[in-house]
Amino acid sequence: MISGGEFDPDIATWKQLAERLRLAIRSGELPPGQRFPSELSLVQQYDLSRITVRRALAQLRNEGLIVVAKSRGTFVADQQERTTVTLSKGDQVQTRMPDPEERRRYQLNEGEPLVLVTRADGTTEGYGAHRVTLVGG
Amino acid sequence: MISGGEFDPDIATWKQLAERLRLAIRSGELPPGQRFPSELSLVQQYDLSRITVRRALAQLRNEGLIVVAKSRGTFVADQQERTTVTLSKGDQVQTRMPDPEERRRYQLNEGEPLVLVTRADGTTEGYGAHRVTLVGG
DNA sequence: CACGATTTGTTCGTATGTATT
DNA sequence: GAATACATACGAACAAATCGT
Repeated sequence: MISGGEFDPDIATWKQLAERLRLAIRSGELPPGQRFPSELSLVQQYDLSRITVRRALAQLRNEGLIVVAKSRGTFVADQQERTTVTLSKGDQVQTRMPDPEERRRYQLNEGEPLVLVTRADGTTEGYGAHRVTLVGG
Repeated sequence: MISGGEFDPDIATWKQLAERLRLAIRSGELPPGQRFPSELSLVQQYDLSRITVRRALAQLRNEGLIVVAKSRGTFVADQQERTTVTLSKGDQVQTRMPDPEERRRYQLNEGEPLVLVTRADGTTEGYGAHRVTLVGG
């Protein structure tokens, strides 16, 4: 049920909704892997437009807190599965949102930032930001 | 004038528009610092709704290619100087879009991914993804 | 297998607010 | 004050993919 209450008219509604849902996830009220409320149910529960709801969900998706699957639904992200990438001397990393070609090449989720590793030997590797942890070494 | 032509109905229009604008920036047709076409002018030029135009601009902003200044306009991003951060043994890095509090704390631009560095001693540092390069060492 | 219900993706229109020029 | 420009938010519609019956 996530909890209700009115929205502060001085703050964008989608930001407030995102914050409530974010807290519900972090508190464990919505456990990883669990089905997330559908857009329609959130629209009805909070009496908001779908635009506003989708804006909030897009934010949580970008934060890696939820995973959205077209026609299947939305789910709380499983934070456990991260690849560890070791950064050695001479390696460089830059991060940004990918363009469509990079999204295909590195199989990134919608809204997922790209982590681009350029090794000392000139080769490059790309990772989805929500699936990788960089470590020095 | 960026160049025109029709849109492929099989691909989301906002993605195609983003791609055209992206190429215009990368080719140098729209130099860094230069005023970017306003939302309205893009709406008129391509005969699209404002929603579609805004979706494309949001994508470019997330990629760090443009900077949107509220009520002032949109501009091609400057090649910003990147801070070099060295990652030593025991340091860890995770990247994602920030929540609002992280955006304030680390002074991130709208749509800019967060690079969170956790040092071996437990301290943390945050950087805007468009302004930092990580290096191993 | 077929069909309808569900759910997310995209797109249009319209309106109001706020900040800058 | 007027014009410009971005932010937010409402409604509506259709497409596409999935799922249960």
